[in-house]
Amino acid sequence: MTVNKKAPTLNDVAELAGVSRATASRALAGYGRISEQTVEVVRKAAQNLGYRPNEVARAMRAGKTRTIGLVVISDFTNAFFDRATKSIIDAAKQHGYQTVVSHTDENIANERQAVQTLIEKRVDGLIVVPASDVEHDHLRPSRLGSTPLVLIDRKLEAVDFPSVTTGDYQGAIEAVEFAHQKGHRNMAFIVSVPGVVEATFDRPHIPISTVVDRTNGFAAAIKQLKIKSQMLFCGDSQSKAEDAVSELLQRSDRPSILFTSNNDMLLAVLKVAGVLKIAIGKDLSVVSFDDSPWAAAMAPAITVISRPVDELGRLAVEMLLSQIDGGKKPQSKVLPTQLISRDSVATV
Amino acid sequence: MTVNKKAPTLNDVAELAGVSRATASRALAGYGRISEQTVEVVRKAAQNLGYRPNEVARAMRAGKTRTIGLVVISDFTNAFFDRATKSIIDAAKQHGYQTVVSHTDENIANERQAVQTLIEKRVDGLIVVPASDVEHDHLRPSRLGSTPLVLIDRKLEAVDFPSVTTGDYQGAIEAVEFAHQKGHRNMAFIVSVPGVVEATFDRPHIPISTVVDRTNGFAAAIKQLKIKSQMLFCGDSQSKAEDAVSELLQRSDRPSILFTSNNDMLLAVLKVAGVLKIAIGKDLSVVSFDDSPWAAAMAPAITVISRPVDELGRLAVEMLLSQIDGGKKPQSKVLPTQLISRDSVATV
DNA sequence: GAGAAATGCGAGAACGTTCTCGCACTTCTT
DNA sequence: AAGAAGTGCGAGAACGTTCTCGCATTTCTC
Repeated sequence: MTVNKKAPTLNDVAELAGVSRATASRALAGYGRISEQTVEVVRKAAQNLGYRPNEVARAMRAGKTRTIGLVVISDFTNAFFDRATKSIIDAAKQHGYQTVVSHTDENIANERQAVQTLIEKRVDGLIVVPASDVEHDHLRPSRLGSTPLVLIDRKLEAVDFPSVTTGDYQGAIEAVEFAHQKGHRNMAFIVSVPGVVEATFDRPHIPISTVVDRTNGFAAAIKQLKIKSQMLFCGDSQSKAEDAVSELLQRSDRPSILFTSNNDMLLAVLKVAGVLKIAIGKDLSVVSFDDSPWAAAMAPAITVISRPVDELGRLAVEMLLSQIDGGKKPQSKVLPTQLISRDSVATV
Repeated sequence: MTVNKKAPTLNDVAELAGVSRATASRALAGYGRISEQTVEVVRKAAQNLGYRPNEVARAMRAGKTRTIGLVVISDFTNAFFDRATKSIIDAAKQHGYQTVVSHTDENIANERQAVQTLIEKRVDGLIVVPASDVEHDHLRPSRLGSTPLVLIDRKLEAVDFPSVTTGDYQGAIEAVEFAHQKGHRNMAFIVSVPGVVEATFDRPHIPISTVVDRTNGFAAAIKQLKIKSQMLFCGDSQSKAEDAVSELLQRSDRPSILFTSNNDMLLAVLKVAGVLKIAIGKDLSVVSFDDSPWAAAMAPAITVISRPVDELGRLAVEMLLSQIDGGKKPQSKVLPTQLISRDSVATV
């Protein structure tokens, strides 16, 4: 049992092979002029020593770390960002890049610190889900230096970064129209907004462009169809959301269909409906943003506005790498949503 | 709009401050002997230039990257590993470490490559969910060099690494006993085993210690209670699992309760039950390994064997860091599971 | 067979830090 | 007042790689 005090370096390999460091480097990397024999000797030496190139030194020399940073929230209920995370990590790996992940929990201070740390780690690029559309001084070009950045899921009007987002405005419209066709004339939208403490019907400031799009789309469709509707804005507190939904569902003029802005809200609705013995898909219809395995497998299966999360992640990586390699700033992209009709919307 | 061609280095700061590089370093890091004035001057200079220390150079010099590698699978249905991932990333950050994440998708080749890459990146330590208990040559000490490693969720008998796992043997026993108390006398265990192609009642080789524990615990409890039982082993194919479960549920002597080894299988059961119009919590009882937000919110809410995933992640990080810092190998730890009784188990 | 071209390799610099020395200068001690 | 101790700082090495030069030596060309 040998204690590996030190990892062998290229110098050790060169020494064992009886050549210079430069030659050893050429032999292993296979670039410059070098004889077949020498390559073989060096390769053997490296093999014997169990030599592994030191990527840190390489990064230092090259000025590139072959690493990207991901600043994201993590959501087990939605799984949207977890799936985006996976697709980003995998796409990056495909291109020879590793990914350092940081979670913000929708907190600006965390986001600031994460970006800072990743820049110090000299990641070659950054993919960020910005927590707020008002606080983003840490994303100013002067802060980022030359590190390229791609926004996902949410765009920031004030700063000029390429982004990959989804067409949630249109998605909301389609969902409302679908419900209208099914005969629904009294709808409500349960919207999750970070920062809201007490659930309310008064529209608060919404710091997330995606949610803004959804509410605007909903409102536009409602206006067009001239039907009855409400928007209920809930915060992080699951229990308060449930209380508010419960109150809404016990009114005499309760909506026949509820849209939820994410799966957390969907779960709140499901739970309340369970308690109130309201049968989803019969007494009450539901449509949620974002698909998930359990929404599809439940009885009744939930109708959702699905978003192409894998493609979103893959595209973000490609846009980032094109900036890293080429330098030219790519065009922002908006991916279409898709309404997946299942069993949670009744015909009335 | 200035184009930041190059990030400013410590040399630039020193120059602007009119001191040597060494002094600038001392001023910013605050270690050796240095006057208050100089510190102030240097700090100002750094501020003006927007200087950010280069962690790559620092890592090179120090021989430490303040980075750990995580090799894990990602599972949106279970969310178990996604939650473990988050808790690891967050715990690491708390200790000043960043985390590079790699996904294996339960594939040994991916695992091998991920470990390799991370070692070349010179991570200070590795946390791994090993895909297989038979193939792990890439985890031999000679391959790892001096990089410490902690296993999570699954242990490997053949190699001597500290691990953090959960007491699933005991967990399975408790669940079976609970069902027995509720009057159930005919039970089945739906087990997900990577690599199995056709669902079968014949026990295949199970490459994951956690699943071995669960099946052994189940079998032991059944033997003790002397009741009727079956184990159905399913593979990756969701549809085949559903077919097998469907067949099982349509038998005349069908089990009154189904245990599922993870949430994927739970979903399969839920889906089949929905199709067959079998009411969960009444006509059929269900208990699943691993809790999730949706299992808790569904109607009926699902009874689960919950595992302390956050603690598992946090502990793994602590065990890893203690090896990185101290060098002494920590004791493996087994965390207790907890049965959370909800509405999916009927009294018969 | 002699100059030209090609080939193989080593020396050494560079990437941006940190840290050990040692030098100069100041402040103490008696 | 003179040696001792203390203080502030700069020079330079080191971490492990890659890559540019330039120098031998070999092989080609006519």
